[in-house]
Amino acid sequence: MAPKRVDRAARREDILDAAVRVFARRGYAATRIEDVAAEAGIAKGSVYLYFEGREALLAAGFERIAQRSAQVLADARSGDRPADEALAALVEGAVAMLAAEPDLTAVMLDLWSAGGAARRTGEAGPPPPAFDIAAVYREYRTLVAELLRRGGSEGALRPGLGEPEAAVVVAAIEGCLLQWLVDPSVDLARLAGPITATCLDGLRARPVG
Amino acid sequence: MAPKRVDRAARREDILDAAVRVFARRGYAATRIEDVAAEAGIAKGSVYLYFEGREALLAAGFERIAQRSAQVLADARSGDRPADEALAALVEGAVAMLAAEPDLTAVMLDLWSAGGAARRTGEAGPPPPAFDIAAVYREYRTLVAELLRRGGSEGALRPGLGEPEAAVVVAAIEGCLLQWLVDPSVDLARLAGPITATCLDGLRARPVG
Amino acid sequence: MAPKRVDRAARREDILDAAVRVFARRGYAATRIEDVAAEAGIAKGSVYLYFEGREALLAAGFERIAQRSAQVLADARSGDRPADEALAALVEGAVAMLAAEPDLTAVMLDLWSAGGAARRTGEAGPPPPAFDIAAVYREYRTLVAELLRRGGSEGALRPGLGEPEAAVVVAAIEGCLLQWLVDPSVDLARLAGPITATCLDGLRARPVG
Amino acid sequence: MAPKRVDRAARREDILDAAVRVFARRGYAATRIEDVAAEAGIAKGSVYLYFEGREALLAAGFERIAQRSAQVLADARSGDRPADEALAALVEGAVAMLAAEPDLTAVMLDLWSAGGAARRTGEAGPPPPAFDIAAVYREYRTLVAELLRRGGSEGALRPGLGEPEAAVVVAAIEGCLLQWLVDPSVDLARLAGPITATCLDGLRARPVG
DNA sequence: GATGAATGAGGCTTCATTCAT
DNA sequence: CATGAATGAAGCCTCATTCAT
Repeated sequence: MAPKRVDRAARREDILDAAVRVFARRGYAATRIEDVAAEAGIAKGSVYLYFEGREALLAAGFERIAQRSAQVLADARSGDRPADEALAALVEGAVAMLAAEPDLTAVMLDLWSAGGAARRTGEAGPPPPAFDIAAVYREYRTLVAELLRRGGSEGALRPGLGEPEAAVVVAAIEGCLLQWLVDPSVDLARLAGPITATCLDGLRARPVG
Repeated sequence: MAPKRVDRAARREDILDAAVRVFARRGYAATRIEDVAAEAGIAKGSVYLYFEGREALLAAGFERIAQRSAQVLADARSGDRPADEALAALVEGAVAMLAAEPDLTAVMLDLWSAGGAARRTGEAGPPPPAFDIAAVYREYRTLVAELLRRGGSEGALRPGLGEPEAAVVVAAIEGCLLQWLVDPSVDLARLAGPITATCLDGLRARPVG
Repeated sequence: MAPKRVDRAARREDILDAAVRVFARRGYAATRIEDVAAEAGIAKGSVYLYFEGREALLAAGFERIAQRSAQVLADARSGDRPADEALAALVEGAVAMLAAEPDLTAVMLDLWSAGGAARRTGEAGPPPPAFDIAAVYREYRTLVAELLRRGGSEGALRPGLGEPEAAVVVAAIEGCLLQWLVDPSVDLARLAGPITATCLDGLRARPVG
Repeated sequence: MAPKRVDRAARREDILDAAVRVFARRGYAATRIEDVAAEAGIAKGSVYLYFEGREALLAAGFERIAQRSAQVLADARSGDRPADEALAALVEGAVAMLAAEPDLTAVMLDLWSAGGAARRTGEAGPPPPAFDIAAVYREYRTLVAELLRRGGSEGALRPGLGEPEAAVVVAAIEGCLLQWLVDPSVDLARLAGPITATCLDGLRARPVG
């Protein structure tokens, strides 16, 4: 029916794979279309047969990340666990997903930068990018806040928790991600446990109970 | 005989101020030297009298941030508080510092991106930038880990805490910073409390004690 | 699938032709890449598809001259003439070659200047250019000195001639070239005879023999 | 009467000295006004108190050379020698003058280049420089041709010599100069003898007479 | 006069994008 | 579809010249 459709989509993915690899290596700003083409083993002009332009590659990278995020969120919602366990699962899922695809994750650095620049549209700057990382974190916070509130009413978590604490949990994940991205000596994969433990049980010594 | 007197250092600061404002508004990648000059109210070429080039402006921004960071760390070390209090003070100090200078802080986005790109210098890329954001986080983690260990031996904090937990604490700060930078609806200044509370006491309900 | 076919070498030559014309007209220092592009009938940026940059054009011009020189030297070596005849043939060959391509020859002015400036690299100047005009004259002198010595042993030329006299012969050629380049009223093509006559037989009246 | 006049002229000379040194070292094209000022030990702007602009420095260099040339020509004219001796004296004088001031002489390279570029004023190029090196060689040739003709009528030189041979003699000088400028291994000072010997008596063996 | 900070035109080079083959 | 040569807008940086002190 549409025999070429499959090829076309696959080729698009190949190019995006290549782009993600190069972005991870050199950063988006320093990556030329030609670099992506070379990495993908095709000609420069061919990239434009599959992507609108340079920024579309970054946007596509964002889409991939957004998909993975959505999956993580969906996984965390599924299952019928107590809130604290769901929270731990969410943290683990997110960290595992991020650590599993280091190149794709590295693109986050550029997305933050590009997205942040679009933040304040005061003067006549370039049009804001077609992706909204803020929304991703918003969704995370929303789910976490939901879990926190649920956990509060169920008794597993403190009562009164909400958005601020949700932001902190999300921050713990993203902050570890950031340190990992910026410093190879930080091992993200091993931080899921400490994140969960710290956020759930805190660092303070407990009265012997 | 009567050389024109100009306070070079002050002028340099003025230009850097301008650069930081523009970087915060448009992002480093989208900022042209001319934008900085315009913001500073001088001619394009004059920027080069005080800075080597575009990247030197970013590096100078980094220096400012590094200075602020060093100050925060120094403040946290001073004082003779118990570890948990020192930790809370560190978080508060860092958040206050960051929130106090939103433009400067926004430059972090670009520093992460630029610094991250330099991370993996496999192929023949441009020479890595002259700043090392990783070192900043390393210092934070080192201090926090120190406090955690001290707190452990003093009994105020759990025993056995170390680098991983330090990374989580630093992550909580930087992750909140990130969410703030990327999403204006997040209010960093109000997150210092939740960060401290969450990290120190956790989110789980305590057995009535 | 159907890659556009372009004879890169030929296109490169075309651009070099254009560059040589413009260099001859305005001088290297006053020639902008855009001038070359306009002369070649292409866009500014296209020049960079074939040449590294401005100086590469000059270096390519040097290569052309060096090739012509090598040909002249080879021609002079071939043939089995007495030394004095070979010398005359060399002079004629060199002058004919130079006069035949006035534009290319005019580039010598810039090569002398550029090459001379590179001579004394005491302080931190830019790296010396990739061409060595001195070598060209060295080769000429070497061949001429060879002929002079051969002519001496054969009896056609004075005995004891060597490098200094070779330098004078080469100088006679290059000096005429210089005057021609600097003053259009000097006709290089007609100076081959006087050069040969003067150098071989001198200007002094001979005792009637 | 004009106490400052002397100082002013002396200062001007100092700056020109400095300029000549730098031109010799880096070439005119690569020399910035600031380089000259630094070499002279004054401020950039002060150069403009003594020279119209950058090109005026080169023109002043030309003037110096023209003066030296005029002196050489005058010396050669004075004295009441036979033509062949006068010719030898001219060559020696010219070579001695050039070899005595290597830096000033090195500027010739740039003068040739700049003067040559002005040669062909076809399109809308920059206005031709305010100096005319062609004229210098013209004067040399004129004097030499005069001597040749005189020598011819006096019997010391061949009859029928004229402008072409004059060009060759001048070429022998300037060509040696060129080789020296371009190749430090050529020793100009020692070439005066060979130039004279070659041009006057030729290279060919004489019939025993 | 002297200074050197400031200016801004000018030229180099890069690279996203187009398009003829 | 694929290619890669060509384009030209954009931005960096230099430096001759000016001018307020």
